[in-house]
Amino acid sequence: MSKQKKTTIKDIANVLNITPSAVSKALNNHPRISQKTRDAVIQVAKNLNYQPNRLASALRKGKSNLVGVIIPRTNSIFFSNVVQHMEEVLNLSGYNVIMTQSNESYTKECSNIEALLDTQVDGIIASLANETTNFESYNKIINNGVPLIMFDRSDYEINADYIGIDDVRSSQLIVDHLITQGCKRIAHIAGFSHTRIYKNRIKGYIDSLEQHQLEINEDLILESNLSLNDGREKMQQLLQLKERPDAVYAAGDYAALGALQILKEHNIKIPEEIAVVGFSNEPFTALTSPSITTINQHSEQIGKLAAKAFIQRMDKQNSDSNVSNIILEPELLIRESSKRI
Amino acid sequence: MSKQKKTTIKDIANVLNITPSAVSKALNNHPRISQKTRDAVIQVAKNLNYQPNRLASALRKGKSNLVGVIIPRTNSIFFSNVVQHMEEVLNLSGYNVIMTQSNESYTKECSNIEALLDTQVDGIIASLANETTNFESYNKIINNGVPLIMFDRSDYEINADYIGIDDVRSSQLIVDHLITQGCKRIAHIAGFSHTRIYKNRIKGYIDSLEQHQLEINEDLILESNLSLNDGREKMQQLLQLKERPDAVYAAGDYAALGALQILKEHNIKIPEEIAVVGFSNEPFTALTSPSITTINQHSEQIGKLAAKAFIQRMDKQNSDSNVSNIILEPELLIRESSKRI
DNA sequence: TAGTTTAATTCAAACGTTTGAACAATTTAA
DNA sequence: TTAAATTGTTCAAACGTTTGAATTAAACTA
Repeated sequence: MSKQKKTTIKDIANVLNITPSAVSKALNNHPRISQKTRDAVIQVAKNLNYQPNRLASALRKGKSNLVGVIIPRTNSIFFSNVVQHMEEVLNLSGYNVIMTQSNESYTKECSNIEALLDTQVDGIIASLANETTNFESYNKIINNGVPLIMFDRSDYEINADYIGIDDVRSSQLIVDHLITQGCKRIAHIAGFSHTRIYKNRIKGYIDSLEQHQLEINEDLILESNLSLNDGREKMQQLLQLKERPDAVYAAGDYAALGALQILKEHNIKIPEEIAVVGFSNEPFTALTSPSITTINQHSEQIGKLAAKAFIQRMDKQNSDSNVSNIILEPELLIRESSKRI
Repeated sequence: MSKQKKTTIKDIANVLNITPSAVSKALNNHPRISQKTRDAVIQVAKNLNYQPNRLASALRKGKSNLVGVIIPRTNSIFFSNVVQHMEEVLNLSGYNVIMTQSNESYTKECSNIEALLDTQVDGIIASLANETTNFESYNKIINNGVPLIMFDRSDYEINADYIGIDDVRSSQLIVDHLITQGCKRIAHIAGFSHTRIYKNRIKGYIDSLEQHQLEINEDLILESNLSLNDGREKMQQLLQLKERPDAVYAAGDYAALGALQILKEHNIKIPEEIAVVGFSNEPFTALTSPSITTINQHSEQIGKLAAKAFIQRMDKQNSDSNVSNIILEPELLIRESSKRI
């Protein structure tokens, strides 16, 4: 049962007494093939259950119709949504997706890139691992002539198209909102400042404070890997300050949740005593009590736009050179954890 | 910059004045190639930054080193963990993973299978979409001679290797535990009974009740798609019964969370008045208050075992025929939502 | 009717590997 | 010294497509 060999265009050609090249052209709607043979070929192909061999086609055409995707991890609703919608758009254009995870690890990321290039993908769509500070392998992609699209996490040193939200603006939205709610001492559990998006979030945080003539207090800014546990630790730290903050803005939802847990364990009222804001709109943020105010990063749009950016690059391999940046407007989702009035 | 053509074994051959076939053999550690040429080839390959063209190799060898994975969705920690560990093992054996999501949709699943076969994957590892009740396309995979491994969700009609946990046993663990906690009227928000795993969970639930000589009450068994919202609805329904249950076992964590929310909204004490148990160990189950008792499905193990099962099938294409079933022991994680004593 | 277009197909090479058979050169056995 | 075995390499075909050029057949001009 299992060892039947696949039918090829040659088989079809034999049946119809024409050449394989005629069959190929018929199947690819070549204009110089008569309707009669075209129909016949399609009929026979169906009868013989013909499945084109994409490898052969890819080899000959120098195009695999595969696009590699590198995301830091799948267990984040943001990334998994992005991929889902990316796939949707790419499939429509005949591309399949090879999805890989870096697990936030630099070495895993490098080996993923290696593997994808090795597999002759037509392009790569990626978001940086947290660990990554060296971008050689990304520039290698570009130098290999393989289109590269970055989303969410990227860096100025990577000369590729980019799609993401405005992180500076996100922080401003958050801090403005907190100030409106009457908060005066706003702490920030920040991501690693070597990462562009987190640097921008810090910038937005500072900008907004300055704009409202509030003091910038270094003690209130803590860098974190934004995990649940680290969120807990950083919140503990903040509680030990002589002057407690009256609001905490964590650059990630898991860290925000950690902070929330600590506050609840200390019976501190949220948001009355301390307000909490997260980032990314993970599903659980709507489900905790109190529910957590957070930022919607428009994952569907980012996924779709990244896919489209890739397709565009493929269509006009010629006039590349200057990359495009698409920056989306963030959306603040105000929930119980910060609603004082 | 971008239009440099790739170096091939032919280029290497030219440099060393040997034939491409010698180069190929050198690179593949063919025993009949001298150490001298082998070293020289490797050196030149490095110098010219040679990257083997896997498409060509795949075409010639009839093996793409790609394995297709179909999961219902990535935004479930269970599935994303499974894939992560699957990838790990497969990468070690030189395989790359093409990951696709069915989004629980039957048609999407079919088109994924189509696309994967089309891409000449060497095998497929899959878990059924909730919607799927027709397994033709899966049997088509097998009939095409492509190894198929199923995990978690499968069906008796699919004649493939299977890795999953013992669902009957899981339910028994849960119900036994609830009974130990003093519960007498245990409701079950069940998955669709046309799906094997959910059928088994229902069976385990009933078995355990019978074993303890407790009445099986049809009103207490509700089929659900196990989404958060449906969990809420089914819980509402249960609360309207003349005799309320004193425990609810939902076959999925999101549904359990929905139930939890409703109970909290009605100020019903958990677990004192009604205990709650979920299934899958989604991260949020540990984070809600009260935290939710649930089942650990051993995602890492399932991922690794599925990958290994595939590799084994590839190694001995010969003596296949009889499929293997690996059933893992579930682990009950007892948390606040069911701990009465 | 010969000459020119146009349409439909075939030819042949190419994509970059791999692989068994063939060959030559060297070594070993008898 | 000759035959046989071993070693290292080349040859040539193959994997299944695609594609521009060449060929043939048919249809139209003048």
